[in-house]
Amino acid sequence: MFDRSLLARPALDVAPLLLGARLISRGVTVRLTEVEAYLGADDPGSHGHRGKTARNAVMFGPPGHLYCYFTYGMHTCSNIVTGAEGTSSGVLLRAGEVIDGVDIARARRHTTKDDVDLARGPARLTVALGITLGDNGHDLQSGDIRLELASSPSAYEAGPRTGVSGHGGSDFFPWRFWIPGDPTVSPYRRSTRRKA
DNA sequence: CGAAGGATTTTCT
DNA sequence: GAAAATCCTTCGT
Repeated sequence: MFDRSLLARPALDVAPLLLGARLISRGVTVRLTEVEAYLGADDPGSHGHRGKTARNAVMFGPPGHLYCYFTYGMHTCSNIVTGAEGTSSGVLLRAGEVIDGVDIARARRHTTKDDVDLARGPARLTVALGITLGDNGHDLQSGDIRLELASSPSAYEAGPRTGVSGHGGSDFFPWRFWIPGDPTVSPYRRSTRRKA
């Protein structure tokens, strides 16, 4: 359980709160180590930038829900909806550490050799938790998938966003947050490939 | 350890 | 018709 009003704030304020939080889904528990904020209307890289569509409608809804979308023809990514109802802000779950149900997570991702890679990456994390497109709009306060905020805030660092091509070149903001020193995060920082 | 390219379907212009 | 909030394999150093 968590305080929904905490998530009703802008994504940039909420993102640090989610670091260290736990996501419990169908036998697997993940501790979030890396997230990324999407602001919506003011954010060229956000799905909500061009207005409400059938796909992103959930992001315009109340906070504390799950927004899942399909991308690159083969992957599903998960977000936590933040901000007041009517705004399209959300936080993409970029990486996490599987702290319970490792066997189940490993079974879902049989191509993985290393346990540290089980939930390192948005699509990987989604698979490890057994989340599918059918879970779009799921309320994280009830049902199979639940969110638990950390009892105390975690230390974090912020940096530029990666993997987004629509940044226009000039305005670049540190919208990416991670827990420093965590093994599920550091490889990302070094070998991040940005599209030219 | 780091860099590069292919896979493959939904969504919006 | 083009692009996409990515992942995995293979090649090179």
